[in-house]
Order: sequence, then C-alpha cells, then structure tokens
Amino acid sequence: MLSDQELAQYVESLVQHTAAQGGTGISADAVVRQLGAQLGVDLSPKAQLIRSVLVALLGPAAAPAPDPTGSRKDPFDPATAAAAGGPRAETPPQQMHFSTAAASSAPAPSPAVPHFFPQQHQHQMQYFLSAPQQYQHQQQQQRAGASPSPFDIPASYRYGHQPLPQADQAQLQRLVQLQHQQQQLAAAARVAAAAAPTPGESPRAPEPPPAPAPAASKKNSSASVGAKRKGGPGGLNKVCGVSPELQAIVGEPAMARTEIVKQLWAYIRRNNLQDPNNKRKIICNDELRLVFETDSTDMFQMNKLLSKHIRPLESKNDSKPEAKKLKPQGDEPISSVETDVNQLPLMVSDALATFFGTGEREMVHSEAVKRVWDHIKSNDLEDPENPTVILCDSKLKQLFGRESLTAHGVSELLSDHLYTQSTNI
DNA sequence: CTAGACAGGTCAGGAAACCT
DNA sequence: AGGTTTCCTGACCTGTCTAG
Repeated sequence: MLSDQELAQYVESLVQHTAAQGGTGISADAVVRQLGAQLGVDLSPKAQLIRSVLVALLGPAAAPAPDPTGSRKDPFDPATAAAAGGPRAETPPQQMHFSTAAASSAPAPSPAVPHFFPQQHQHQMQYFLSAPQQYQHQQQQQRAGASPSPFDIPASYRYGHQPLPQADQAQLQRLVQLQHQQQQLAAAARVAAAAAPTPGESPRAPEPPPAPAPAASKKNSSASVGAKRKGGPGGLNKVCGVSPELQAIVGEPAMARTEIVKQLWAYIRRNNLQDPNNKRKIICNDELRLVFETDSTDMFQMNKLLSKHIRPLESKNDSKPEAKKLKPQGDEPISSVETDVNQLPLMVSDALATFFGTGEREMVHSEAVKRVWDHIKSNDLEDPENPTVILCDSKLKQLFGRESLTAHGVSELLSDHLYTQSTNI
C-alpha cells in the first residue's frame, strides 16, 4: 500500500537523486518506470499524480541564483521557470520532460557530516540527506537488525564530558535545518498531490479506503489539508532534545517524547526500580536520581519531572514563538530559561576544582552533580541504614563543610560552587 | 455579509494500577 | 475487558468577535 503522500515523497527523492547524479532532466514516464521498478508496483495509474508532483517540484519553477545555503525551496521560485524548460500544457503527462536543472542548481545538499558521526555511518548520513524518504524506507526494511543509528553521538559528547566543538554545533544545526526543509518540501509535494484531483477522468487508483472524492463539500484551504493529525512528525511525535542526565538512561540525544517514556519504562523494568508493594512507585537509582532529583516518585509525577529534561530541538525563534505560551505573570520563573541555564557551562569554584582534581574550571551543572555522585558511589558514602543520607568523607567535608548531607542536597549544595561568569565578576 | 484573527477545546502515545 | 488516572506539546478544529 502506497499512499499518495508517500508517492509524492518518493518522486521528490528521485528528482533530487537524478539531479545529484548530474542528470539534466526527467520525464513523468521515466519516473513511473523507475519508481515502479524500485518499489515493485505498477505506478501507471498514478501518472497524473506524479506529473503534478513534478510540476510542483520543477515545473513553474527554478531558482535564479543558487541559494548559498543550499535551500531547496529554490525549485519553487517562479523566476527560473522558463529557463528550466517547464512542461507545456499540451504535452501528454507521461511524456512531459522536466528539467532537473532547478534541483541541481540548488546544489544537492551534501553538507559535511559532523565528524562525530562514526566513519561507517557517514555514507548513511549522506544518503539520508539526499533521499530521506528512501533512506527511511530502507531502514524500515532492515528494521530486524537494529544497527546503530547514524545519528549516534559518542558518549563523551552526549554526556557532556566533552563540549561539542563549535564547528560541529553549527553542522548539527544545519542538519536540523535540512531536515526541516525536507519536511517543508514534502508538505509542498503533499499539497501538489491534493491539488491533482484528476480534471476530467476518474483517478481509478483509489486503493485502500475509497477516497471520499465528493468530500468537496468540506470547507476549503485548511480543510483540504485534512490529512488528519495522525502520528505525524509534529506534536507528540516531534523529536525533542534530551538532557545529558536523561540521555544516560534512554541512550539517545534526541527522541520523540513518546519514545522517551517508552525507553524510560524499559529502563525501570530492566533495573527493577518499581516498588514491589506499590508498583506505581518508582524507586530511583543513582542515574534516575540525577534526572528526577528525588529518591522515589510515582508514575504520574514521573511525566512531569520528565518534562524538565525534554526540550525542543529547534529554537522557537521563528513564526509564533510566544504567542500562546507567553503568560509570564512575573510570579513564577520561566522553567525553559531555567533548564537552559542548566545546560550552560558554569565557572567552577576553587574548592570544587580541587575536589575534581582535573584542573577544569568550567562545567555543566549536571556533569558536576554526576561526578560528585560518582565519588559518593565509588567510595560507598551512602549511609547503609538510610541511603538518602550521604556520609561525607574528608574530600566532601572539605567541599561542603559538613559531616553529612541528604541525597537531595547534593545538587543544591553544588550550586554554591558553580556560577556564571557574570556572577563571578 | 464575508473574511480574517483569535481563543479555547480536542486529540494524539506511552506507561501500570485500580476500579467497575 | 474496558475505562480512568497523570502529564506533556502542538496541529487542527470550532466558535466567537471584529473590521471592511
């Protein structure tokens, strides 16, 4: 079963691939044949749709000057339509020939893959960038053997042991942008697919549920996008950034919220962290304690606590950033700001620097907490009678100036030893 | 009267226990 | 067996209000 939307995306990928290979043009007929062979289905009934997608991608379009950023919205710029040799209305759909110049003029985005991507996955990443839908399709086919994701980032970066180099940050951002562009292009193709309702003749290819063609009674514009919000890339399925503490548990730097919750529950079961008497209760181990900042929680509170460790990948600088959310009554601190601060490297006090003994003078708060816990753990400093109490050894005494502290207090006390540059001065 | 702007409501997935 | 409980974000839908 291949939906029109998926087909549109496959067509888009093929066009990009052709352009990337140096191809100068492509016909709807060729697309029907190539894609049909590739997918193992007869796409001739879909020729009309394919033509519409090609028109949307290359037809009344092409860029005047290649966008230095490699943005692929260029093909939609009407300025170069003529130059690109757009299709003529009289030509039979299948034989229409579309120049891929537009697609190639906006150079097929093959940005440098950040070096932290394992060598063996660089090719995969390039493949993904040039043909995301095909790549995803291939991945689904190979689902059985769970090979490591090409997006895996070495643990040293993931857990903040090592700051991500500036250049890589920029590249990572670029990758996110590219993915966003892919989505936009796919959305455009979707619109084209929806707008290709077969002028006179019946589409005769309504496979699954007989597409309610007479649904023209519907509203209009926005209604036509009635692809139903069902597991799309947005909303709950939006990939969000994961805090270093949570990464240690779920294992990925970016996941959909639903996936994070799933992985978290898997971790809880794996480590037998549910209270046997009340399975709703979660008993935190060291890693979980870093995330939830408590010794135990329940499954309902868990989601709330989790939200502190999940944040959008892209900054909301565009569109309608604060339109809705913004109700800063001034009373409560804005948590997003708070969590952002948690991600900033802070200045380390002399005492703390001495405690670490590594000479590091900058550190993310969470990393400092983690290291202190490592010390507590490795020196067995938890009170055997009450694990929530930490019995300070000489080093901890020197750092915190007390004989004991609560597990809760570690993070709080560390705050006294970490400060921003501005507060330092 | 129509079109646009805006606000508020709904729904989506995921977990496990408990109640009917 | 099925509904309810908790919590999150954002797309989408519906209803209301305002301006032209």
